[in-house]
Amino acid sequence: MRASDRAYVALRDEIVTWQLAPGTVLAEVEQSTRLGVSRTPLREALSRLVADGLVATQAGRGLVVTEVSVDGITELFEVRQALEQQAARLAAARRDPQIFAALRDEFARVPELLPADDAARHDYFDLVRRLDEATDEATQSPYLVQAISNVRTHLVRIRRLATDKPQRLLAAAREHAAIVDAVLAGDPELAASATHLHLHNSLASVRANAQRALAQAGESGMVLPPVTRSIPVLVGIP
Amino acid sequence: MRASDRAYVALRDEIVTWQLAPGTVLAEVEQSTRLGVSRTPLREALSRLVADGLVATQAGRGLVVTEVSVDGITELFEVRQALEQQAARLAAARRDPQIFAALRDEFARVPELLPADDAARHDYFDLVRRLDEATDEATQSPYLVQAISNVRTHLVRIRRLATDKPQRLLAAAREHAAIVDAVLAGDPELAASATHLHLHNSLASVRANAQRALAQAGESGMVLPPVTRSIPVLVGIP
DNA sequence: TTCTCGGTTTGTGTATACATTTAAGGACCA
DNA sequence: TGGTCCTTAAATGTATACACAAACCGAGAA
Repeated sequence: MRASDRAYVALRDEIVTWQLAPGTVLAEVEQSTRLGVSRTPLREALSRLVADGLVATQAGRGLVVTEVSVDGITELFEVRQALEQQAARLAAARRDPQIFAALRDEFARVPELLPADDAARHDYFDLVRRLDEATDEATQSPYLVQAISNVRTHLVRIRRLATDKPQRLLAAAREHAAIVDAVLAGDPELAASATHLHLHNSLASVRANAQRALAQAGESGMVLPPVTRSIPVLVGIP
Repeated sequence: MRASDRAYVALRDEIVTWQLAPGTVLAEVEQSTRLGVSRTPLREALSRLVADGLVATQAGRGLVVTEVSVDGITELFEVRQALEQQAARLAAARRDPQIFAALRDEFARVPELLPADDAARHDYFDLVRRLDEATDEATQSPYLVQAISNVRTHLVRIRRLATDKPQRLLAAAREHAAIVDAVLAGDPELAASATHLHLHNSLASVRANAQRALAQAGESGMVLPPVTRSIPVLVGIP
């Protein structure tokens, strides 16, 4: 594996897990010595993070980790709505019925499993991840998948601001099931509407918690819930 | 201006104007000597082009200019539809009426001017550019603007495959006027529908010409229409 | 006490040298 | 004659040195 890739993955993971808090200055020499790579590959990693929008140049202070705000989250979801509704439409028109039939069966079993332990929640998040993958695959649209993946990078960081109340998890599971049903039925507009509804509720849930979480983080130096097995790194927001 | 920026702008311009044809291999030493910068800033420029999707790593051959195909154009428009419809919705909800009233008046005068000379067409394309800018501004959504700008980079390159038949230009002007009217009226769904219609027709027009243009280019070594004053670098596709 | 000027220091931008990987060509063996 | 392996060369990946710019700090003067 290339040094620049290692540096990129390391920094991105630290940013999305809030180990590198928003506002942190990323000086080249400091980070290159810390990560054990020279400045050249580190600069490549940083430029990729800038392209991702996780890092930005701040006049005078160099490169800093970008801020997270409730308004920013709302704006992000405006893009997410557009892209994921389109993905749902295309997936409904082009999906492999077998794959989505299998996913439908799995989602049907979620409600009985979900209130259970941490492992069950982990399985659920993994199921959501596989739904995302299957949808991406079904769209057969590399440009769209690329655009969605740009958005997902930010969602991973925001993910930590959402709480997983059992009530919301169950509702999210029902919403996901509705999306799968519509895609499986081959109904593009129904799939888009189901996605619209899900993301609307998801945003409402996040907004309700993010306001408080960000305020707490601001005063207490970014104390955030530890990473548990139930929160994989790459997953949507319930 | 930094050397890496100069290299990036130079390469991007050469790619979108087809001076660097799809499939061209971009070797580091070759390009760095040609552009008069050293390998370090050139590599940064290349990595930005890879992030843009104008250049891709091809196994064994290094970095090559990405291909353009009718299917690829169609996929690009699937993303463009999603993003620009959303932009139209948000702009309709948040626009400054004065700005769009002025644009409406300008678009109203286009039909009488358009069949005229090259300068008139240039004015029209500039008007479209200003509409794009006003819409971006009105959305108040940096994430959305960023995502759209990624798509526009590719549109600039595709632009050269579209012909500007007077009939299509006039139709496009009417479609743009409909979008402006809907945004000015503050009707988000009408604005989205007008955008949907415009992009549908735009894609149909491009597809009709791109098939032939790409076939010609393939056999004759990429002979493309010269850049005239009527085709600014950054503009939508009629 | 405050403002300004100059030195110092830190950091980024660029160039270049070195290391490593990979692909192509030829030779040798089956 | 075909295939495989080895050699070689070229290109990319990495490290480091140097140059330049700007921000900070201290001292002196108003």
